[in-house]
Amino acid sequence: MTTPPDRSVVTEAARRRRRPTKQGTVLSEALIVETALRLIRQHSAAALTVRRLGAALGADPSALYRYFRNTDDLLLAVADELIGQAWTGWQPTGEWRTDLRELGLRMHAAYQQHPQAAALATYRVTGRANEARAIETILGVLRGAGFPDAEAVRLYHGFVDLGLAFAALDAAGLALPAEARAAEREVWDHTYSGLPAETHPNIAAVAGLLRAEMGRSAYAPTLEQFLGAAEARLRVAGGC
Amino acid sequence: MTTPPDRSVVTEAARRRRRPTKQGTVLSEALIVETALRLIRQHSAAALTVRRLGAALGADPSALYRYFRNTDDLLLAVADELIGQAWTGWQPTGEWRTDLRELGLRMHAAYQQHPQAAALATYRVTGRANEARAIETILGVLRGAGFPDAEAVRLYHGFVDLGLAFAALDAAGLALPAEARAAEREVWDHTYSGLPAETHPNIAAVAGLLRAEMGRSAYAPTLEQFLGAAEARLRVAGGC
DNA sequence: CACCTTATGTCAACGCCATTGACCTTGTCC
DNA sequence: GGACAAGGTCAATGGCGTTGACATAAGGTG
Repeated sequence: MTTPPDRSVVTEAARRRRRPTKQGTVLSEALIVETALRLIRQHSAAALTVRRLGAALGADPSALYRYFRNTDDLLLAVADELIGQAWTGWQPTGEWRTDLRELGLRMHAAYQQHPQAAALATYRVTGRANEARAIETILGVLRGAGFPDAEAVRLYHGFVDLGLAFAALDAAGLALPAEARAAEREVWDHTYSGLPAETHPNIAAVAGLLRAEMGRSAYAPTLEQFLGAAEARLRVAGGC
Repeated sequence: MTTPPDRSVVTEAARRRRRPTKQGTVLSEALIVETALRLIRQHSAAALTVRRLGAALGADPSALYRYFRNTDDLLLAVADELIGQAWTGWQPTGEWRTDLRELGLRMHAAYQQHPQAAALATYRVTGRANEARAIETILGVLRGAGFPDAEAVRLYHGFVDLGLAFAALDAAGLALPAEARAAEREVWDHTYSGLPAETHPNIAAVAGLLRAEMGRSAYAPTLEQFLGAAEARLRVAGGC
């Protein structure tokens, strides 16, 4: 009756210790996160299960619990990795509007590139290294631009919320089951394309335009509005 | 070997026919949706399972499949019901800015009131009656305001996307497991409240303000920005 | 009235899921 | 060499959505 295994996050000592192989692969936190991200990209976020991830790694599913408390913990790590990937190579220009726009679009692009992974954006606080770096940088851009602290925090919050909100939406619209994507268009065509003008005159009048607009993201224009409003407030606040 | 049951959506003829009771309750699409919404409100969207819903109705879980193809179909119906509830009692004022603001805030309030149900906002096209009414109304407000069709559709799309995006975000932030809500705050405190100023000077400088801002929604101010930008474009487009 | 059809309920089973306790293996330190 | 612990496997548990087979009762038709 040995004491039950701890099954908690891998410790410092653990990392220094060697790890025996499995029938093939050598596990590590980085490899697991990487593989999870690949699985999500190739299939969908819903398709990421402990069992499948284990299989993809050539390991027993239960082995993952040596590295992550549970699947939620694992997803947090994957989300943080995604943040990190979006920011690699970025350099501040010193012009806050340019910087914020670039950062917003980068995050958005990251989620569009891995639309299947955008569902992870719903994990708002990962509490991990890449997220901390992101927060620090955005706050630095805003405070460096001359916004007073209270204003900078409000804007930080608005900026991040905007990005996360659209990411979350994209997650729903672009990602989930991959066959539901087609189904959504089909539902649209089935339901709305032929609505009679008597009952739904406005829909009938612009049905074609509506259909063309479907699936596009409103993030970029909304981000511009956000930046414009921020600049207006900066001018009022006396920065210049 | 009778032919396999159809298990498809309840037909017209079906609705006209009577339905035998169960040990207590009499099922109906409306009752099921209603009960599902109650369950979601009382617990969480994740807690809504076919089995639990069946139990709450006093029926066998499999009975639900006489009314809905699958859980996705059921959730679509619940989402549409939520739309309907948000719109009941609303009357247009004739002033498009007022109308849009009111509609946006109503939808947002609906999701905040049933934060657990906001996850359903991720179902973007329900293809049901309430959604059709909502689209028709919003388009009517915009076209009535004098926006040309193409512009009206773009604005419709931006308006709806904005609402859905923040609803989806709220779903993640406010809703999901009810114990994760507290966990998120804890992660924040644990990770960010004590970051040293040497490595993260900006976070350290405004940690208190950040903490106070947590959990607030940026929807309302963003909606105002949206309305302002729309008005500016209307003036340019020649409406007045 | 009996009878057939059909809507709508139950029951039992399938295969998938996350998670965990018990065990085994193997490298490292004393 | 022996103890320890990290990190792997295996088997089991309980929950999930879904479905096929069956049961039952209302209505329409003769």
